[in-house]
Amino acid sequence: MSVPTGPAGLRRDMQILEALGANTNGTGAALGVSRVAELVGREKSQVSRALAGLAQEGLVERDSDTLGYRLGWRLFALAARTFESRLVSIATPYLRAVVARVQETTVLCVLRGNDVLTVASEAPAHAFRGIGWEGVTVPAAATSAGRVLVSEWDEAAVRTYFTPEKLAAAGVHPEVRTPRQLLDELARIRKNGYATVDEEFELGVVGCSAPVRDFNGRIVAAINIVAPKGRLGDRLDLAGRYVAGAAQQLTERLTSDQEAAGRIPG
Amino acid sequence: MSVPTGPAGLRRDMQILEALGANTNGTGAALGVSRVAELVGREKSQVSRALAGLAQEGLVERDSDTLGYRLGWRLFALAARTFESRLVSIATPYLRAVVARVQETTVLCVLRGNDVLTVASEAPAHAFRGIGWEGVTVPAAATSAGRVLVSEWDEAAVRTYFTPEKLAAAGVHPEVRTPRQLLDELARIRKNGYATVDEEFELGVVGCSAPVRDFNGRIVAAINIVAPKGRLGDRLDLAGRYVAGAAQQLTERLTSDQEAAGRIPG
DNA sequence: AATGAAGGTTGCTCAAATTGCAACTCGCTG
DNA sequence: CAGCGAGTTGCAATTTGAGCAACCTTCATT
Repeated sequence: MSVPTGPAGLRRDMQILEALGANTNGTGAALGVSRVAELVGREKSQVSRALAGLAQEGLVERDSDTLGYRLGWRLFALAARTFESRLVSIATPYLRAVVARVQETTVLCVLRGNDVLTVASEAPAHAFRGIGWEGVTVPAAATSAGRVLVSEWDEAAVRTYFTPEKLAAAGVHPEVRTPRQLLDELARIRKNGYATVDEEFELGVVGCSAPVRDFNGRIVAAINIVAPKGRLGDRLDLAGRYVAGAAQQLTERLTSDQEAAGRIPG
Repeated sequence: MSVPTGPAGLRRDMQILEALGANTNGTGAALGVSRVAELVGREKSQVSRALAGLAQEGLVERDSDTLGYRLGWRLFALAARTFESRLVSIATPYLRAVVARVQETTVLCVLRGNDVLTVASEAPAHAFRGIGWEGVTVPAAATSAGRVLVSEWDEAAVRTYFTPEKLAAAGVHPEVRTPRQLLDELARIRKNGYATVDEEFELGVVGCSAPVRDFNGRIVAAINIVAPKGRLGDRLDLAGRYVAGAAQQLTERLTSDQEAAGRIPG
């Protein structure tokens, strides 16, 4: 392997946490040692000890009845200090405003590890409120949010990351299949200030997104409306303009904050 | 040391994450290697390597301009799968209902590692919306939420944990100073279904809290109203009864969910 | 342009932690 | 009560991390 692999203990722990996260989803479910060992493909003794250590740090919690483990509160407490978390708390009112106006599910996305991570979502009144958060979705190219997030990458970066094979594999619709087409689409997004997507990621689903920027003007997130084609299809550009406005407002809020932070002495 | 200390690498990593979290608060701030090394009291070479590993896993992120580190998106993604996170997303509407009615800041707390962790907060309209989340506060005895959360511990556990010294140290007001007094107060809480506290944790601040339970009937969280004495002082018991109602509703919502989850086969 | 300090990374050796296996403990079940 | 699944623990070989010193960069100063 030429890829640097990092500390072994940490990797093991992350695999374990990831396995717990993927199979536990905040519900009552909990995984036993053997189960986890299977999932990560390691000795159960090793996993037993690793989990004991993680539990001591509060990264996982053990149900004393079941002996099962789940993710722990420490993660929650640490996550509250991430940039993403700050973004969520600031952005929520803006997302709600969009929902109030458009009456469709609105989410906030960021680009992490070249995938699109949903960090917050607001749904109109009666929609089932699940764990709105998170979920690493398709590799950027197939959603309007993803395209917005890469819309200011330079051409070389786009071509490097979005190989023709990747593009062909990602979408279900033929509109954007080559790097050239993608680059043209990105140019259009830059020009319009928002992106729309019609049935590309998923049949029957349309969406539009607009960029949120930090005080450097860099795109740090995208606000994204997702809706059934039947409901939003014919006013998609209208929604696009609206979402661009909301994203602009959020950008202003965000940058005024960061300027303020910059002014603090020491 | 007789206390088991756990894996060394993990402890180091947690210290680093904790240091970053405490000094970075989701803002643009970022800490350099030397700074972190100072904060955790370790060799900078060690910290440099540890941070590199953490960065590779996405637990921290590096600002390529500053070379500074901050907490990373991976934490956010993992945290979304914790019980606490699920609690937040379910509880938020109930908290908002309380805010709408009482017009005071309302928070949701859980007991973790014998401290009270705030997992969600909602403030009335114009209050400054900071990072409402988290923050390990006083050791349980000094707030109404803390007392609610331990209100069904058995006497032995209470006496073991709340030594007279701890009690004397925690509060600023003389009402509850001995284990006996605390136990009486806990009995009162059980009887009333809510707790009130008048200027004990902080002068000029009053509060009331009520327990939220899981499907086993165990107390898993507390809804807590905190307000200036001048504004809420004379209707504290009224607010207490109201918050107890809200907590009850949340409990019902929570347990109906968990029953549903229990029914899922496999 | 030279100097030097601050901040960060890398190489290297020795001490310390982890691995993997096997043995062992529980709690159940037929 | 034998056998099984699940989890924990002891131990020797091996891998990993700690600490130190050297080394790069960058940036401010003279």
